[in-house]
This record gives sequence, C-alpha cells and structure tokens, in this order.
Amino acid sequence: MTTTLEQSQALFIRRWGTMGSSWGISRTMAEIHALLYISDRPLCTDDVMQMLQVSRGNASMNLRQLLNWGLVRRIHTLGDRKDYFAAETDVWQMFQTIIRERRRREVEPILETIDRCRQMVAQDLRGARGAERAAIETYHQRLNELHGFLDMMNALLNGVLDVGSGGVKRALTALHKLRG
Amino acid sequence: MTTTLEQSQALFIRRWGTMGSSWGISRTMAEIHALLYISDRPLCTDDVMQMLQVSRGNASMNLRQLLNWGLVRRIHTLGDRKDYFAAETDVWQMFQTIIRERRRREVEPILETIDRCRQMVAQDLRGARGAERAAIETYHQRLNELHGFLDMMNALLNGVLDVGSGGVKRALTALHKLRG
DNA sequence: TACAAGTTTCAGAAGCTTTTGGAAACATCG
DNA sequence: CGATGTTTCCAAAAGCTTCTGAAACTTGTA
Repeated sequence: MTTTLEQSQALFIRRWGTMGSSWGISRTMAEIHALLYISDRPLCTDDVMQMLQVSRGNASMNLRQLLNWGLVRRIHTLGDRKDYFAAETDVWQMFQTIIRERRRREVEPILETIDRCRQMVAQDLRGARGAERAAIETYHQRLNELHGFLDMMNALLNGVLDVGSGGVKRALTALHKLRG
Repeated sequence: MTTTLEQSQALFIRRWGTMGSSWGISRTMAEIHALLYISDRPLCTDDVMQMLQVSRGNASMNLRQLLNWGLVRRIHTLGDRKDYFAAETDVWQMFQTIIRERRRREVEPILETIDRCRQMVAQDLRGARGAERAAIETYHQRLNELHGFLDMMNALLNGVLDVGSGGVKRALTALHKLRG
C-alpha cells in the first residue's frame, strides 16, 4: 500500500532529481539530497538504496559527494556501527553552500581564463594595424565587459550572502516602497 | 600559421564551452555562442562549421537553439542568400535572457511541484496521529521553507533585473559604505 | 587472530546525450 | 518552372556519464 504522503514525497524527489540534472548534479545525487531533506530522521545507506532503488555503490558514491559539498552530514549513533546521514535543513545555509561550490567550480575558472586571454593579446594590440587591429580591439573589449560583469555579480552575491535572509527581505521591502 | 589572437580566442571558446556543459547547455551550443560573442562581424553556418570543426547539422541545430533562447539573432545581407548570425553583445541583456530562460525551465516547475505536493498531504494532516503525523508535519514544513526561499529569490532577481546594472552598482557602493 | 558488519572502489554494462552525414524541404533567381 | 544554393530533419554512430555488483578494504568485537 502506498500512502498519499509517500506519493507526494516521491513526486518531490523526482522533481528535485530532474532539476539537479539541469544543474550539473547527477540525478541520483539530487534525489538522495531530496530524500534526506524531507525525511524527519537520519537515514542509512540501506534506507537510501531501498527507497530510491539504487545499488549500494551508487548510493555510497553519491552520499560521499554530498558530504563533500557539505550538504549532508554523517551521524553516528552510540551502539550502532552504521553510518546515518542527514541533510542540512536550513535553506539559507544550503543556498550558501551551493553558491560557494558553484562559484569555485564555474565562475573562478572563467575569470582566470579571461585574464589569461587578455594577456595573450595585450602585446599584439601594439603593432597591429587595420582589420587585424580592429578584430583584436573588439575581442579585447568584449572580454573586458564580460569580466567586469562577472566581477559585479560576484560582489552582489557576496553582499547577499553577508546580509543574509533578513537583509534581503529588508532590501526588498525598501525597494518595493520606493516605487510605490 | 596560428596567430596569438587565434590561440587566445580558441582558449576562451573552449572554456566557455566547458562552462556551458556544467550549466545544462550543450558544449557546442556554448562554443558557438562564444565564437559569435567575440567575433567582430556576423558569421554564417560555414564559418561556424569551419572554425569549430562541427558538422552542418550540428551547427544548424545549435544556431537555432541560440535563436530560440534569444542570445543570437539572424542577419540578412542584401545580395547574399546566406544567413548570418550575431550574438547579443550587451552583457546585461545577455544575463537577463539567460535568467529568464532558466527561471522558466527550472524554478517555475519546482514551485508548481511543491504546491502540488503540499496539497496532496494537506488533508492527511488532519486525521493523522503519532509518528505518521510527525513525518507529515516535518515534510510539510520543509516544503514551506523551500517554497518561501525560492519566492524570495525570485523577488530579488526581479529587483535586480528591474534596477539594471546601474542600480546594482549603486546598491553595492551603498552597502560598502555602510560597513566602512 | 579470526570474524562479522559495514563501507568504498572499480571495471564493465547500461543508458543517455550529442554528433554526423545524407536526404528532404525550402527559398530565391533567371 | 528548373537550377542552385541553403537550411532542416532524422536515423544511425560515437562519446560521455552514470550505475551496478562483486571484490577489496576498514573497523570494531570476541
């Protein structure tokens, strides 16, 4: 027999998994995260295997990845040798963790690459003439714009993380009042 | 012979492609976008094929996808039957487009699912007792928190999109002064 | 030390996504 | 209309990612 609760949870887990895959997170990893997030008690590897119908290896790999990200923590119970796992339940904390991870993996490498690309053409800019020069100038300028934008977004994100959920709420009501 | 400019551009294109794949955008699509973004003139399908070494079908498919997203536009030149393509070069505009697309595809479905999941267990909450009730309550509350958070982020994003790059810059300097 | 319970690793299998290349559809011009 | 050049579609192939299951490993216990 399947209860309404179980059906509802399965639906949520599936959706979270789908969303994960369009975010570069493996479906199973996202599903495990969803499962732990909505569970009212820590779960062990066998629980995960049984509830999501995945192999032991798979469950183990993805649990470790979640620990790596800092989205899930291990829980030891006295007198039980099994590892149990629980998800971070503070959504704001979760958000911070995800942002930091993604920034480290995605924004920083692109900023480094842009720097490197700019350096590579910097010398050529002197000395070049005509069409070649125009091409270099356009390229250089586009790189600058992109870099500037990413820097700004980084700063904005830092601001948001610093002021926290309360700060964002206050900022939003202020913004709302400003335009009536 | 490969110029420094070409090497630098190839590097940027590769990196943008890599980044794309961890964003749910196919590598080729991201590479084509990068190519058009840094080019100082519109390019045709053959240019793309030649420069990125991809097949005609592939180039065509991905160009269409970019048109769909609104990141690239078609350019017709008088006296030339070929289609030419140019990327949106205003980074802020680009950002808006990407945010809107991703929100439509990712945030909205999850909000709908959460609503649906909440409705499914709402009735069960009356009538349930003991452990079953505790499980439902926890689940319901976690869904609420997540929903609230996503709503707030949506509002913040709307705010950012509304005030534009100037507004964000002003907000950031204000924030910076506040804390000395 | 041997054993039991639990966890991690990894090579191969399965499944999914992307790419190719050719055929069909489409558009334009004389 | 037919010739010509361009774009789109699609089925098969390639490539990549994820998953499985069994073996290796770790840790605690007697």
